[in-house]
Amino acid sequence: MSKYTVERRVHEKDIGLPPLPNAEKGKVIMRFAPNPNGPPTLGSARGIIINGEYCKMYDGKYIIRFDDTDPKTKRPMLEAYDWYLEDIEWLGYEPDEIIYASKRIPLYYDYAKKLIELGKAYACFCKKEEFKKFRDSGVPCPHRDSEVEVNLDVWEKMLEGLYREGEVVLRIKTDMSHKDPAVRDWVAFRIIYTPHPLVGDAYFVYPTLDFESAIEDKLCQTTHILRGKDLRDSELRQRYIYEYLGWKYPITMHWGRVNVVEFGKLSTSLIKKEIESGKYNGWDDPRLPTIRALRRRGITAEAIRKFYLSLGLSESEVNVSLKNLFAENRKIIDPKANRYFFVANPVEIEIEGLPEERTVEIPLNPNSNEKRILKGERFVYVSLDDFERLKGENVRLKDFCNIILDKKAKFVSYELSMAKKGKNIIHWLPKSFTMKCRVIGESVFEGLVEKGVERELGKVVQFERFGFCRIEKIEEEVVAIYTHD
RNA sequence: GCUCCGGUGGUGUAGCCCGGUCAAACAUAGGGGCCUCUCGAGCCCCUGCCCCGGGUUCAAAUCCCGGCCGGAGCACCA
Repeated sequence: MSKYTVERRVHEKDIGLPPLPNAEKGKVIMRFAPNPNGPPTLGSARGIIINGEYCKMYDGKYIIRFDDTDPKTKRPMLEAYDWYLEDIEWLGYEPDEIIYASKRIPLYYDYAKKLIELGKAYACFCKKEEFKKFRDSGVPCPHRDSEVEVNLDVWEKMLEGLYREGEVVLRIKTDMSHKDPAVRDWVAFRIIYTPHPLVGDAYFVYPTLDFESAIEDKLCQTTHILRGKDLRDSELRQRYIYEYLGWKYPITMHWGRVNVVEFGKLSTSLIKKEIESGKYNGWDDPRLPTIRALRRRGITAEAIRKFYLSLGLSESEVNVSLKNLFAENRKIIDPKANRYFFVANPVEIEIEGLPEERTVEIPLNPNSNEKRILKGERFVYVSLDDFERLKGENVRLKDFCNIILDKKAKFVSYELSMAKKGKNIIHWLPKSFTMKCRVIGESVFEGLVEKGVERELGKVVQFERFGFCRIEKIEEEVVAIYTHD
């Protein structure tokens, strides 16, 4: 496996991820911890890729942990668990372990009890708004000083279901005068009677993310936590637990907020709403920034990977354009994508004076010797755009002949030299060799395509002078998803 | 309001910790040229940046202070 080491080194240099602090080869343990309340998005991909890449780089252990401990406000979707696993694999990473927090709830109860016994956690009956006042003013609430026995008793009763939702919570004792209000006596457990999509009504006392995550990171012996800046304060909160239990907190790094200009601020819950309202046709609607939508469009995993590696671990918040992703993708697909003629909004023309029908051979791809064959015949289609723009002018039907463009076009010659180099060369289709084709992008294009695309099902091709598209369906008509130009 | 974190060409990233080699590099975008029977690719050239103000220093993108701007946290969300 020494070859592997060499490859990695080259790889590392290539992508330029900085070395991880305190990382030892073979001893790194990292995790990506999503809540599966929808499929992974372009945003989730950053966590998947950065963590996954470092694990590869250091021969580390990669854990996927579903932080699914709120069946109500951030309700997980049953299908989304597998969607995550699928997309992670598609992006090129193999998890070494998969953890479902909702299946490990009793584990968290043990630590809760321990913390109560240590006097570091207490049952609090304050209403939300009441506690907010205490927190904002830095004053301890009346329950903070309850005896350990009382807290234990209330905790037991919570677990027995003797309280209503919202009546009582378990808080971690931190420091009510901590200068950052966000860390003051935070909630570790609350009561939720809504059944959980994965574990049903097995539990109704659920840990908050901060508690669950703190415990899990210890149990999994996570060495490095890499996540978005939005979870920065989690560290401050969780460190209290680590201190009380005598644990060592992992090394953390945080990246800034990513705003993809073309998508704006589309949260998973907002997308869900817009799918329900019918604005989008599903989670893989090509207009959406989900990984499955991008895949359907023909964006490669490699492009997404490079896109995020180029962002690195900067803590500044960024406004990036999809153009960068597309540029990466184009570099990858361009050498491989076969070329075809797609004529949008076809206009039929007749070439008057055509001396003979000719078979024209066109390279399938600029870098290959393989050819596709079109018949140069009297009746052909050109796109409405070209027709209107160039009507009356001398144009060349690419690889076929020169004509004066019109409904009744005049044949000029076959000579390439007659065409102005690089100018007025348009694509076309013989009337006898077409299939209907619909291209779905920002808008829908109806047109005709070469019959030869039949061999490209599932692949990304380039419709010359139009753009890259992924051939999704071939039935009576071809359905293609627009990738980018 | 309180707390934390950022601010390098149009957009990102590197450099900042350990001041000089940075009159600042790379990518992308934009402009121009070459090549090509694609509005794609490739090749070449060009445009363009250290938020502001003080301070420390022989020397500051880099250290200190103060502003300004942006973002995040302050949920019984993750």
